[in-house]
Amino acid sequence: MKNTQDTRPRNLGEVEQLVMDYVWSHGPVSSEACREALAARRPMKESTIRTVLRRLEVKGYVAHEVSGRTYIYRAAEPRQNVAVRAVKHIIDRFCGGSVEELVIGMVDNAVLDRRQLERLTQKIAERKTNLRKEAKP
Amino acid sequence: MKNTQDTRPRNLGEVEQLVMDYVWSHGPVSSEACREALAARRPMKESTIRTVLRRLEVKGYVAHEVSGRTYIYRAAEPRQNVAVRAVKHIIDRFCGGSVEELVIGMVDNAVLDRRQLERLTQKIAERKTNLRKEAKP
DNA sequence: ATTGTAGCGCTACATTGTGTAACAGATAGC
DNA sequence: GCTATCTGTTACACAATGTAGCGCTACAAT
Repeated sequence: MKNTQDTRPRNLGEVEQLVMDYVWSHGPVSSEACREALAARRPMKESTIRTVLRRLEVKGYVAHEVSGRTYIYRAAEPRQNVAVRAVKHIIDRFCGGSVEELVIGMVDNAVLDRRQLERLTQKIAERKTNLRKEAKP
Repeated sequence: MKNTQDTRPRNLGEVEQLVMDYVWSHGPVSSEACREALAARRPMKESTIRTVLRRLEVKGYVAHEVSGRTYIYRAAEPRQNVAVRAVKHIIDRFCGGSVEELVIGMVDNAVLDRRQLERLTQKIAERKTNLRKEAKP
């Protein structure tokens, strides 16, 4: 079957990112609502925001449903999923798939500090338990 | 001081990525050597590969030294550092800086399986010890 | 010294992605 | 039917990227 999602996780442009952030934060929105909300940070004409949203839909970031004659856009995926996919992509490209190496690198580069590491280790431990339970090989 | 590195971690294009992969894998190379090495996968004229390398240098991915009248390009940073920066960027953009959430997401999305988690936990433990020793406030 | 040649800088051009937006067609309420 | 809203379509400018030609310079061979 053909991938709906483009294999190439295109990066979002500045405005696209802005819009996505809003859609992710606040639930489903109309283009107008979105425009008004972002007006302070980024004034846009009506057509502009709509174009952006339509493009985001093509890219698979949002989906819309029709309410009356208005399009209501909602995020197609939660923020986190996108983040994970992006990271996965990076891992494949740069680390030959080795997650450990990446995390080690993050530790060495002080992206992860000791406090974070501790909480992380703990959370991972929890998840490990869960995984063990669900035992899904 | 002013950042040499552009704050915006531009994505590499297809060819740029290809070239970087080669430079990262094999050490320092001349443009010609690089061109020949990639010729099978991607035939390029001499000027083309040189333009790519020059742009990569502007972006800070490679640096060159002069050997005779030939430019020898080497990676400015190891692959891993770039990966880490990229991930850091993603974390900032999508996760509000929370690394834990991201990793949890990776676990949930089966990007990380149990085996990896175990090795990861272990490696992290080692690093934690190191960090403790070096105690760098 | 003259000339060939390898390698570099500069410039160019087509394609694509993104930001921005106008204009036209449809539709619901007055 | 008229008007205010929405949407679909189309356009255009600007930057990034892939691709490459041209000309200049320095070293090598004759």
